[in-house]
Amino acid sequence: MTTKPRASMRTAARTATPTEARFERVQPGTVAGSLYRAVKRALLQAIEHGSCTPGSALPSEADLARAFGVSIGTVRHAVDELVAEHIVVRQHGRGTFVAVHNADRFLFQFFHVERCDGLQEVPKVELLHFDRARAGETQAAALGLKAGEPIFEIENRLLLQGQAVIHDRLALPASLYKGLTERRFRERPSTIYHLYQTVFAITVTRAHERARAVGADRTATRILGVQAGSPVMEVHRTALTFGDKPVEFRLSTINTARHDYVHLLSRPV
Amino acid sequence: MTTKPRASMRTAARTATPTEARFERVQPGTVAGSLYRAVKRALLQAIEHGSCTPGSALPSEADLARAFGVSIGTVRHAVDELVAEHIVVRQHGRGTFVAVHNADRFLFQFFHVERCDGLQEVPKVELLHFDRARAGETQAAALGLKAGEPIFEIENRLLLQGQAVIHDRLALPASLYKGLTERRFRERPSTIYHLYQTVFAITVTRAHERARAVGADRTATRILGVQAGSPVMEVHRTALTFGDKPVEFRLSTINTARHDYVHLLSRPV
DNA sequence: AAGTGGTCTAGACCACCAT
DNA sequence: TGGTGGTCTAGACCACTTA
Repeated sequence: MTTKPRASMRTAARTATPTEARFERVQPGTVAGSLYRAVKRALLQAIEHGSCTPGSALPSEADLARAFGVSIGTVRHAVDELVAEHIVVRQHGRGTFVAVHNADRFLFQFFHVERCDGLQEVPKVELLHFDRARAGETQAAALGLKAGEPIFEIENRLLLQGQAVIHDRLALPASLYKGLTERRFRERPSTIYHLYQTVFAITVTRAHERARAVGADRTATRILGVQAGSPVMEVHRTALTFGDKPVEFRLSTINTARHDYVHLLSRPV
Repeated sequence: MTTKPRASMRTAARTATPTEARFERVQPGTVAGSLYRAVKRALLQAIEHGSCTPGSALPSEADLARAFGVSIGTVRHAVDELVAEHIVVRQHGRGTFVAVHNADRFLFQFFHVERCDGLQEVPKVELLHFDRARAGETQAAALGLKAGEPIFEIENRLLLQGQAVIHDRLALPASLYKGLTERRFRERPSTIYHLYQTVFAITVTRAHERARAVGADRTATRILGVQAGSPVMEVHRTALTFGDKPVEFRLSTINTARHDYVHLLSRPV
C-alpha cells in the first residue's frame, strides 16, 4: 500500500518514558484504512487496556512517531481526534495526558442542571440506598443485559445550593464492578465516574440522555419534597465506555422549580 | 445524520454560483496570533459578509493557499475548524461548500425530539399566528434588545407522525428581518433556518436551550390537546449567528407523552 | 484526464514549562 | 536549558468526482 519501505526501526530506549506502553510500528489497517487511524487505535488500545493509566503522560509525540514508524504530523492527527473526544488532554510544554474524571470534567461534560439564573455548582451527593439487585426490563435493555442479570442499584440525592434537586437511581452491571461495596462507594474521594475509572478501570467516554416531563410520584415527593403530581423532569441516561459499551444506566428525577436542564447545541471551537 | 445529506448538498452546490470572494495575504493577527486563525477569520468574514454564499464552493485549498500566501497545511487547519463548527462542509473530490440549512441539518443539529422508540422524523410545521409585536422582558433579555423594541412573533404547531407534539413561539428582532411577511414565512420552501439564511442572510450557527417541566396551561391544552395541568416540557432556545449574536428566541412546549427530548453528550468523531 | 480533498512526510522554528 | 506541544512549510501521492 505504501511506497516507502518502512525499515525496521528499533523502538527507542524508553528509560524516560512515563508509561509502560510498548508501541509497535503500525500499518494502515483494513477496517479504517489510514495510518493515523491505526495510530489512534493503538493509542486507544493502550489506554483501554491499562498500559496508559488515567493521569499519566503519553510518550512525547516525537517518541510516538519513532515507535510507530510514522511522521509527527500523523501522530498529531491521531492525537487531535483523541483530544476532541476528551480521551486525552494536551498541555503545552508539559505533555499529553490520559484524561482523568474529576469534578471539572463532570460539570463540563456530564452534568447539565444549573440554577435558573445560570449559576453552576458541583452537586453534593447523598447516598440513600445501595444494594445488589436484578436487572429489570428497562435497565437490562439499556445495559445490554438480559432481564434478571445481577446489577448494583444505587440511589442518590443531589443537592444544589443546599436544596434537594435531583434523585438518581443508578444501575451498574455487577460483572463489571466486582468488589464494589457500599463503603467503597460512599468513601470515594471524588466523583462517581472517577471511582469507576480508578477502581474498576472503566472510563465513561460518552452518554446519551432522553428527557420527558412527568408528574411527581410518591418517591419524588418524599425525596425531593415536591407536591404529588407536580411536574418534574425524568431523564434516562446511558453512559458508555470505549466501543460504545454501556456501563451505567441512570434514571434521574429533577425538580425544575428553580433549576434548568441545559443543552448547548454545537460548542464553539 | 444517519441518512445521506448528499443529495440536497449536491443540488445546492450545482445551482449556486462559484464564490466571488477575493482573498489577500494574511499575517498572524494580534488577537489570535496564529496564521491559521487569521486564515479562518478571513474565511469567516467572507462567509459572513456574503462573498461566499451558502451552498457555493470555497476556492480550492491550493488556490486559498496561494491567495493567502500560506501553505496548504495551514489552510487545511483553518478549514478543519470551520468543518467542526458546521460552517462549511468538505466533499472529497468535489470541493468545500458553505453549509446550507436544509432539513437534514435541522434534524441533526437543531431538533431533538423523537418518538420514545427512537424514531426520528422531520416535523410538519403549521403556522398558527404571525404578528408584529414588542419585546417582553424575557424576549428582550434573550435577544439583547430593550423591552418594547419591535419583534416578529410567530406561533407554530409541530406535528410528528401526524400528532401535535410541540408548540413553538418565536421572537425575531424586527430590525434583522426587514420585509418579513406572513406570506413569505408561510411559503418558505424549506426549514425556517433555511429561510433566515437565504432571504435575510442570517445563518444560525449555534443555539443553547434551557428545559424544565411545567404544568400545561390553557394554551397548551388548546394547541397540543393535553389535559390542563398535565406535565409538559418547556424549552427556552436562543439561536445565535456569527459572533454569538442572538437572532431568534424560541419558547417551546413539548408534549412528552409519547416523545422524548434527546441529548447526546460528546459526539463520536 | 483534470481537479478536488485526504493522507503523509521530514523537517523547521516558536511558545511554554520544568529544572 | 532541555523537553514538550503548537505552528508552519513545501512538497508527494492517493482516493474520489466530474466531464
